[in-house]
Amino acid sequence: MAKKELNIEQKIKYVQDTLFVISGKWKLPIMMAVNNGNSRFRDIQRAVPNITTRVLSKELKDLEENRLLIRTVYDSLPVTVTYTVTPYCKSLKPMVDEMIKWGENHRAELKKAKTTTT
Amino acid sequence: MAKKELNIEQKIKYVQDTLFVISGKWKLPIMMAVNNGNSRFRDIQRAVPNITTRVLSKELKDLEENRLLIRTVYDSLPVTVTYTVTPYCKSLKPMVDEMIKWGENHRAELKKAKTTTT
DNA sequence: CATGTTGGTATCCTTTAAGTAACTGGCATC
DNA sequence: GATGCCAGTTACTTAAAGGATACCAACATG
Repeated sequence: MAKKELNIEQKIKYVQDTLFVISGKWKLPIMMAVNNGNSRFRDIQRAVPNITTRVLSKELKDLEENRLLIRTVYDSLPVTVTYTVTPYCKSLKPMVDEMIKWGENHRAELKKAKTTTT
Repeated sequence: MAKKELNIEQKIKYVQDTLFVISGKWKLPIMMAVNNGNSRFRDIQRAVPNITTRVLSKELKDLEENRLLIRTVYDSLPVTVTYTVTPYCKSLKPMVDEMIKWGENHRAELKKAKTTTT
């Protein structure tokens, strides 16, 4: 089967859909932290620099609603709550990897720009 | 040479850097439209559905400052202004391609979710 | 019995993104 | 001479994101 060729309007639409889900400072960092093995609320908070409890709490709910994370409550004493990534969340990996690459390169570009005195 | 292995904090930092540059509804769509051959202000506006002149104007300035677009003024009568993407802008392509793919798949996921009655 | 940890809420506030609408000057067309 | 195109600008408003701080119950540790 041949690759579908999308036109520019469709591409823009899909990119905007993606942006709608991942945009903002925190969603991807949170998913990365959870994926990296941080499953408890306070662990995630420690893994994501500078996030406040209020924002983390809100974002976790958002991500759960979007089926990107799963929240599990264990009725141990005291109750423990864990967050894990869904397979769907893992489907973001190729994109995130590209973002890491680009961000890394971007830092280098900024340095170059400074010294080059455009 | 071996791949550098980045730790989670570094990865998060780079992703946040990238998000800082591309976040928001409009920057990527604008770059995609320009890259697709729309170089005049009104052409870009027509190619990016629902964007207003005010927002387009602001975003174009932002993108120019970040070396992602080049603005050229021709002193013809009346003056014409064109925008073109920089090579640096083109370096975003792998990431954007992944975003298109993910957005396309996401629509399908949402449909599935509706019918599956979780 | 004071302090710390856990998983959060509740309030309040500031900042940023984005939208609405009107308007500009210069030229070209009807 | 009214209308329209081009490339925007200006002023105002609203909505959303994010941040600061305090607090809660339940337990555990010193």
